[in-house]
Amino acid sequence: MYRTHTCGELRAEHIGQKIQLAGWVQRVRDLGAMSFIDLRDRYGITQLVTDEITPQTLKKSIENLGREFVIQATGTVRERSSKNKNIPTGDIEISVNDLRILSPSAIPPFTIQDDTDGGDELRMKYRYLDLRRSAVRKNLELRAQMAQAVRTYLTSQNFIEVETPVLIKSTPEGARDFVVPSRMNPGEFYALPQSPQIFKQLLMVAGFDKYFQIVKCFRDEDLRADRQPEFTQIDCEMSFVEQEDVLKTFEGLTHFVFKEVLSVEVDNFPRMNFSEAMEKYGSDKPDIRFEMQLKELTDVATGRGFSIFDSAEYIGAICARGCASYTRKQTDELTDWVKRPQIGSKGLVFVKYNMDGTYKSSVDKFYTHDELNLWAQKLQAQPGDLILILSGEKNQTLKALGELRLEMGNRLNLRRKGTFKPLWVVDFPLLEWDIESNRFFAMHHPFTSPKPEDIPLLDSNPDKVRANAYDLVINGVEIGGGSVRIYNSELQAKMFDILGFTPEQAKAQFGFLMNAFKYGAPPHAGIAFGFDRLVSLFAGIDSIRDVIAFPKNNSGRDVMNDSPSPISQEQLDELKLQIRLPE
RNA sequence: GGUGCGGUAGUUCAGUUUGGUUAGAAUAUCGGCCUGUCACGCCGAGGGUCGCGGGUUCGAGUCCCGUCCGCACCGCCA
Repeated sequence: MYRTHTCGELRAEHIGQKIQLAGWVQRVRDLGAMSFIDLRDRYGITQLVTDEITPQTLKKSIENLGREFVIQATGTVRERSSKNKNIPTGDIEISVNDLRILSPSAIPPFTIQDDTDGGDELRMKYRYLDLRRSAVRKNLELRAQMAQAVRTYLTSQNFIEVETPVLIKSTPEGARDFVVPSRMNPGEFYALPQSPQIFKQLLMVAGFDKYFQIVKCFRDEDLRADRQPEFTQIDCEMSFVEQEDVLKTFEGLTHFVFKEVLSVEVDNFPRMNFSEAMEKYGSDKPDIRFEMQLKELTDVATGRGFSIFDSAEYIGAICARGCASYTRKQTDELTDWVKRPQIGSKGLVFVKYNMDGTYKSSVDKFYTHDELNLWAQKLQAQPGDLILILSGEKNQTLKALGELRLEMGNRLNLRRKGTFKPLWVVDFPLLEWDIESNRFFAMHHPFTSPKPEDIPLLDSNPDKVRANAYDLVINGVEIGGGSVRIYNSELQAKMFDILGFTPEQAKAQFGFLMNAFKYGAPPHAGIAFGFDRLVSLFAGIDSIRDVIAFPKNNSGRDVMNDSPSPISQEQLDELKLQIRLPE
């Protein structure tokens, strides 16, 4: 037996007991005649102590202890003469009478503490040491707890968890596939799933009317703080349901997980259609923790001789509360901010609504007080506010204003952590025109059902067709998305046609799905939540890397094991593959 | 594919704007002292390919060019 207790469970009630602990040496504090050892495991820290009653031989071996040694200690629980209120075990300590080194440790490359001195890169290289830190460990504990809550809820709603294959057929739509060569079928490849989409739809055909899976998905695209090449989804599909049933069910799931894990009540799930989200927030994933909505000024700001506005397709503004006192330096800074290539605006016009009711703007010579006053009314601005105006091509300007709105939200501390505001964005466009390839792409995926009332538009105005598709957005983070699916093979064939597939291509790629639909496909709909993002939202951190045990870096590399890496010539030969790297 | 920021002691950083003596701090490590510490304290020591390559210069951590790596973002991500 290595231990009778963990390092987190001993309390005053254990005083006098003989116990045995095992763990890692967090710290040795040697005071000469006595010394203290903080012993750590994942449950906590318990203080070991040696003093005048400790055998000399034992004191000698303690001198050899270093950080992160794994030791086993036997001793008696006793009350501390000076207690530590900061840790749960702070009332007691262990008077050691035997100590054994189970495993020594090299000097760690960074300190294993909450406030580690290690940088991100080093922490990733030694991730197994980083995971010993409570800050990272707690994220994984949170993740496990959330996965458990998801399973509890969905199971209680009669969902059944089914595993789908990881080696599947490659499809050119959507993100790039990761591919896996097949040794037994030379020259042929599997793909790793970007999502279990087709399989879950087949499960509906098979009659598993409520399916879920917490599943790894793979996309070979560039990474971001919130994007990894392999990530986890809570993937779900339901039969005999309409959009409203899916939204209600997953409001229920979201409510349950928040309540169960964070003891937070989220009850209000407002709906907003896509075009409204774009007009009011300049984004398809608005952060509605704060207002600061976009207002159009095109009709009231053109025709006054200000050529930049006069030539603009769209003029829009936001109102930053209490920012009229911004200095020249601050407004210049904002101007530079919107001119960055990532935002791409040509410039920024601002109007200060002074406390005395006057206006001071960067376009004073073009507009009268009354005109500026009209703008202020449109924005419901009050004295002391700052109006920020962008103009240009409509969609680009809406997007830029949306980014500026988030930036001002950050500066004004309006995006409070610990506040959670969910929102359903609904009625997405079904199709998106791609200029490069001169064809329509499915905005969600090719199996998404158009709104029945918009089906007539499929032939005349495909770009006007709205989809039965929906996203769950929380605090401006896209947590999940889904759609009502097409279950009629004729409509599905029409969709493939609009997307530019010949019947032969459609059959080659999705024939098995369309074939399945011939044998009695129930109406069905589904949704998938990005689990990593949900966990990072709960943890209050922006990057998903620290809620993943072993994440990839910015270039898709695992710096701990240095992968990806070349494979041997023997492996290549078996796969009948040749490598030819471009110059 | 693109933009920005960064790379200096085991580690986290300062120093680079304005080139100039021996490149500093904190922390970690090692040694000494210390009976109530818990970020222990005090004294001392060791520790540097200033990412790499080239250039300018009497002289480069500092300026220029190239390159590699990291992070954030744009494109991309049905």
